Amino acid sequence: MSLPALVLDWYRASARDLPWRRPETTPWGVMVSEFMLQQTPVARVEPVWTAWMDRWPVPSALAAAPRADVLRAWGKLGYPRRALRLHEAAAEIARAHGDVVPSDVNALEALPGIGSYTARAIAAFGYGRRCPVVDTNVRRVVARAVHGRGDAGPARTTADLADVDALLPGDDASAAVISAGLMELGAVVCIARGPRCSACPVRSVCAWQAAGRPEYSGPRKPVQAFAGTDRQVRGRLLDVLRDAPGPVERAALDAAWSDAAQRDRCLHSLLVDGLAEQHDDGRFALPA
DNA sequence: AACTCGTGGCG
DNA sequence: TCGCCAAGAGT
Repeated sequence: MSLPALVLDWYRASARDLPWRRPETTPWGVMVSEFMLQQTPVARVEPVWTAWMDRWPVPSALAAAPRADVLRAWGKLGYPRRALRLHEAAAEIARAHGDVVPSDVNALEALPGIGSYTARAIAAFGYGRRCPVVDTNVRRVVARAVHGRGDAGPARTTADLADVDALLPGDDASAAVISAGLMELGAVVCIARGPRCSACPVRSVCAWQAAGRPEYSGPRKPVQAFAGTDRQVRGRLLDVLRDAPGPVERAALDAAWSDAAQRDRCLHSLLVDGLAEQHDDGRFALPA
């Protein structure tokens, strides 16, 4: 059997039962899940997604909510600008698309927070369309199973898309399932560290396996530092604002980080990003 | 094209 | 312990 056929059968038989994969999930639900899953593990997203969909089941519902509510509901998923972009995208869908998530990749990519991956994921998983989806999992699976390399290396957008496109059959339904299957395979079997090849459904056709699983030798993507960075400081500051029932004095933020210069710079950047605001009395809060 | 943007779990 | 990693996007 071919690689796509093996992936298809395996996915149908043993895909994880994730809430956003259930048949009753709307394209909006898929869109919300894709925003939350950007750079964020499934286990952390699940409970937040469920609460989010109960509260804001359609784009216009989210659009009507204050940003402070949106940021609190986002919780500690990380990269809170995603929450603001989702909020903005929802407003645009309500305003310009009749409260219906677009199914067209170009229309999707025009929305804030939606890039090449997310647009294609919504088209494929939300609408069942044949649309190559390339994320870090898929790139790793293709690098190994198709090209026989231990890992993917730097992204090459056009070539990566063409690789995946070549794997998909012509019909929408099975192509969409295979797209989900490629991601699932990369997420639970063909993982970055310690791939579980003995449990792999495509082992018999895997080029990496056939080549003796040579170690990856190309350039590694640099791991980002975190301790002491602005990212950590912003996280600390936002944590104070999220946990407070209302506006806080500057002193409450001062306690969150000792380096005053860095703290002020980060607070300013949060204001610029629309993740915080300063009231007339000088106190700080999440944006209205 | 390189850099920034959170958070936490795991080997 | 701590480096590595997790369904990217925007600039």
